[in-house]
Amino acid sequence: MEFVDMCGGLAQGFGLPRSVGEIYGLLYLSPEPLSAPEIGAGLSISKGSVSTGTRQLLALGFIRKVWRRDERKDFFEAEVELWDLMHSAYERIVKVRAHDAKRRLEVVGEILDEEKSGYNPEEYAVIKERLDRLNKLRIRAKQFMPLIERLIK
Amino acid sequence: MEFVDMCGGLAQGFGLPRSVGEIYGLLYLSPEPLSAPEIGAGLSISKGSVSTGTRQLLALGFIRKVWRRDERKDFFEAEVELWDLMHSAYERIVKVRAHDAKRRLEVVGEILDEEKSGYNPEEYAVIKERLDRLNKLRIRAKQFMPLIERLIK
DNA sequence: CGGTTCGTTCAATTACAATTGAACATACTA
DNA sequence: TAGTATGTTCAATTGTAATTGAACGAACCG
Repeated sequence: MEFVDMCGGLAQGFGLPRSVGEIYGLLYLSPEPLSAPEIGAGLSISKGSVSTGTRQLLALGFIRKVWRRDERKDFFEAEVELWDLMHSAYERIVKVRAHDAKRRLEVVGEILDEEKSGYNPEEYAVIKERLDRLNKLRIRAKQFMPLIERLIK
Repeated sequence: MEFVDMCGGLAQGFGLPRSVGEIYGLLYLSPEPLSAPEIGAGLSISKGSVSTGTRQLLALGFIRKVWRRDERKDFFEAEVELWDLMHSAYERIVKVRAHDAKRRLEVVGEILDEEKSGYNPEEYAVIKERLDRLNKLRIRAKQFMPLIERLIK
């Protein structure tokens, strides 16, 4: 199905396995929750892939487990409030990345100072300036984050 | 080098080969432009990788070719105005993606209507509603684009 | 109890993308 | 002109991540 394929491509864009996106796409357009075997049959993928794929989607909050009385199987349905999902994804991914970037730049700066004696003064100055430039960029990006957050909410 | 490694990781985050990020990182901190053989030696990668990597970076505008008189070799230097680069990358990537998303959703809608007779009315209504929901999300995201653009400029 | 279905795990396989390196083309040099 | 250095291309290799499927445990059923 066209839509499922589109979701697969989207997932890849975010660094997730294609099959994960496909599972979400199938569930998103399904009027009823689907069981794991149904998902496997619908997408022609193995039990194992369904199991790992649904686990990832559950962890990300993109799907939910649904229990039906008198049914032993697990059923899954898509979380359709994508806006909320994107918001929480923003929190997790962007904020964490920003923090990591800060720390790594600090580490690089420290290493540079340790090795300062290995460079001649002009070289050192250039490298220092470039690192400063990156930090300015980082701070500038950081300043927009609260603005964007307010827009998103 | 720590910094080069960091750039490699960043590149991977954007779906580019690690080596491409590493080349940029090396050039970014280099006080002088570097030749292709120097890049290869500095990163321990092959001529071929340097060639394809620099080609990609040139196409993206992240590096520039520099010619030195009396030198036959190509030299490369990093574009250090990263903010501008990010701005143009935004234009190319985000806008194109937004347009693609619009078109693909339209295609899915058309296919659904063609196959309308294959679904019972409730099913059809649910699927239609889900697609509408996605379109609303898309439009909502689109509305923020001009705002973000203004912030970036 | 066996037998069946379902879900998970994990080692083996497969598929894909990055990387290499050999072959080639170009330009300079003696 | 032959010889050397440089850059590109592309088929083959390598490395990495996704996928499979067999083995297992758990829950149900006759």
